[in-house]
Amino acid sequence: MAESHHVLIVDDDGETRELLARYLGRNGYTVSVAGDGDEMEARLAQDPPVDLIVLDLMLPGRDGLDLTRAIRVRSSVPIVMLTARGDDTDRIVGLEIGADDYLPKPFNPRELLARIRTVLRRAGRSPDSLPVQRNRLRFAGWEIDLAARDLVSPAGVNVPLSAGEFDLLAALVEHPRQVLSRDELLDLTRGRVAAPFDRSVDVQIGRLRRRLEDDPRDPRLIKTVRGGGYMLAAPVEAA
Amino acid sequence: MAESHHVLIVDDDGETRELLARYLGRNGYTVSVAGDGDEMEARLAQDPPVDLIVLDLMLPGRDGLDLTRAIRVRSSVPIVMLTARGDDTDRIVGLEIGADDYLPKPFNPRELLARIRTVLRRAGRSPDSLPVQRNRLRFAGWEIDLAARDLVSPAGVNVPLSAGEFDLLAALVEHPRQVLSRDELLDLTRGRVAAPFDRSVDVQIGRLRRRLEDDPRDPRLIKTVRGGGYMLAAPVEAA
DNA sequence: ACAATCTGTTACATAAGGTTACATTTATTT
DNA sequence: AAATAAATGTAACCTTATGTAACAGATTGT
Repeated sequence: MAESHHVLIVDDDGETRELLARYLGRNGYTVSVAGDGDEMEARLAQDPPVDLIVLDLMLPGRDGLDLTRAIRVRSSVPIVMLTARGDDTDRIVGLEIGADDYLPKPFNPRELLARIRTVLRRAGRSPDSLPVQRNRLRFAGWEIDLAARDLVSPAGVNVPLSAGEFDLLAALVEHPRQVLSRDELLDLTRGRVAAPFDRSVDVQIGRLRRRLEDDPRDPRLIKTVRGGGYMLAAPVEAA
Repeated sequence: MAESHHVLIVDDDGETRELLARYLGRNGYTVSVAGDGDEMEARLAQDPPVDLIVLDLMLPGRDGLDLTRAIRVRSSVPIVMLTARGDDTDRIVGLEIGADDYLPKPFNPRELLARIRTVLRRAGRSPDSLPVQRNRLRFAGWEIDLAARDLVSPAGVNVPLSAGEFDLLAALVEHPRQVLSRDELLDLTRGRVAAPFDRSVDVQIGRLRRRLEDDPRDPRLIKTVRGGGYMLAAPVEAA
């Protein structure tokens, strides 16, 4: 894989910051974070150099537009601006003063990833980092190819999974014999945090079990840890 | 990326000129500016040659239509015309006398970028279509020649694809095992951004699957990632 | 001019994923 | 041990995303 790009996230909300940092990190980027303009400036002055900035429009003190203008005085580093939905004016102003793209909130982290890739590609910084061409793992007789997104049963049959089921299984397989909380699983699979009475993970786990377990009532592969979360019980090895 | 294209911006408003110059510059173009017809003529007479002209319709002295006619007498350089919104007549006249596209003001710079890319590609000067003699790749038994634009099935038969289908497949093959959003695919294949309820990518993917997949209902090669986009599941290697 | 092809749009069917409600299980308290 | 509380399992429902047939305008070839 080519050398990873360095992305700087500037947002005053710590949770958003952490979430994006983890999400982008998982997807091959080196990530730094800053909570305001001063932290951003400090980070920009350091090594390694920043390849792209994700900048929240609404910030305490100097806002995103101010900061963009300030950056543009001395640098052409690509900027992706996060804006409140429906505020076309700000978006256009943002682009005019030098942002390279914008993304209305709330957004899907995947979408941000796509924009970042596009902007970096257009900026011609370096060729797209090559995706992992091969990433196969084996557990309890099953074989999963994380790159091709398919799953083969011990009997050798290809088992179709929905996108959500696959993501969930991938998260478990990448952390074998480790209890993952619902929050962690949501973060790993959807890049979001849990809502108050969020049961979506439980339901998806149920659906996954129906496809993987001989007897979904007595799960051997995906175990429940009461008060903790779920875990993949089998050991995982490279295939 | 190949050598950058040279774009000439002709607008009497200095601020707009600067904004566009910076924006296009950031996005990989070499930019010159002119404030009126005379400056434009002067610039066209110089080196390096201009690959595309962004021309404001409303100009003091000779207007955009006049200038377009004058340019067309001796050159077929692509022209993108900027017009006031709602003036259909002018747009149509502009296109008739030789502009390649128009953009109503006020516009989003990103949109202008997309138009420029499309027009350049159409004009056959885009880096994408530059002199690659041979560029063959292999995936899942298939062989595709991006330069000759043909595709050979695992059985050795040449499979005819329409231009759009080929472009789409080429985009997927050039980013193997990477989820590409509908937006990215549109950008890569058509150089445009998605309209609100744009389903054209989905439809083309469907058509492509009918030609490549054994069972289009259970796609192994071109996978759907819900909420994400599509991806080529097979690894790709040079042939 | 006509036919054939291509491509985007529309409309509708299907599928996925989330939310909710309630059943069931497990833990805690009395 | 029974009662209570809390966590988990899951069916049913609803919203949204995707698949695709049918259509229409545009383009290309004859």
